[in-house]
Amino acid sequence: MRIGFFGTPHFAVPSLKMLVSEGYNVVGVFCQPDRKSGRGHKVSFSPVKETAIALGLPVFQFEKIKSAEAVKQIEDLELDLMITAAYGQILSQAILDAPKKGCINVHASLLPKYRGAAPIQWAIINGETSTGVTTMFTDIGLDTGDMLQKRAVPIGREETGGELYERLAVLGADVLKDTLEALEDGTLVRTPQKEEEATYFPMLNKDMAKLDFSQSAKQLVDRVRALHPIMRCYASLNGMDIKLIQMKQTEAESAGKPGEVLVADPKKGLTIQTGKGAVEVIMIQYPGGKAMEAKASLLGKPIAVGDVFE
RNA sequence: CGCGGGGUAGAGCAGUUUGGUAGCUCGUCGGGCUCAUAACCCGGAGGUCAGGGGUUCAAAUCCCUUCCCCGCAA
Repeated sequence: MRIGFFGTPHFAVPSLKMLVSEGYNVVGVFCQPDRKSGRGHKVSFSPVKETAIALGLPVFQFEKIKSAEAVKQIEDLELDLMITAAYGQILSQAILDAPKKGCINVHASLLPKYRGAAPIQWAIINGETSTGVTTMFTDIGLDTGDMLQKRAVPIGREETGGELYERLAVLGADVLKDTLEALEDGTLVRTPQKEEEATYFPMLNKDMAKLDFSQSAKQLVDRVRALHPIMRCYASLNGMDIKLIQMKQTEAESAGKPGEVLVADPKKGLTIQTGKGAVEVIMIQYPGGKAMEAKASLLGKPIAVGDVFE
């Protein structure tokens, strides 16, 4: 069976490795073009590209996967099956029609909940206590195709988006493996998604990292851990954007307005009033500096009781 | 060559503009006080001031250079 693999970030890596180690014939790996990134604008390869090179697989990178050139390339590979996992571009019907047995996608949520590009982070932001992975036949809609297999996992109370991402990437590879076995056995069952139960959440946006202290303590803590370490949430204090990297809910010793510093003591820590309850900052990061313990930061940094994060 | 911030004791910082014996807070070690403590008092240890070169009677501080860390932007 000739398989084409479409993926770009870390999430797709375990699935690609699984395909190779299970002996599937991956004849082409498609990922997003190399982009200049990071300090100094250095060009870096995507995790999937790195993996494909290490495995000796041919890599294809198209700026527009819908272009005639890209479609022809895909058709020329005479694929039996396409597998996608966080590829990063929307596929066209012409592409989906190319492989004989269709296209299977690995999605990091329990569909039809959390359709969209960032299901892992959104699940935590919304305070979900469980999520999972769903394999599906890709259709032209956004995460709307018929579901194949699904597996749920609990979300840890303090688990970060990054940690959950890693777990679901591994789980995704495992579910994909089972899905492909069922496909070969002819036992695969297609289950249409119930539109009335569907939810959709958009791509992550930088604005999401700005904390709004009128939210509840739980919402704020969930947001900070959900976005970690992709984005570090921040709030403004005395003209500085200060990143609050890790927080936990705590008892408020006194009342204040949302964002007001209730405690700022090297021994007692840094506590901030929210719209409902209070949060204690565990890890903090100042402009130009590294992340550090909030208690340590109070030895040399000017935060006082009564200051207001906004 | 995208823009900018930073590297000083185990930790967090000041000192650099205007060169002149290395400072603060916390921790740590010892002692004291206390029913007791995250409290208080006294004392001590702990630094090649990121590395290299230069200027100078004298460099954390001025000049050149290398390395490392961080933020923004992509």
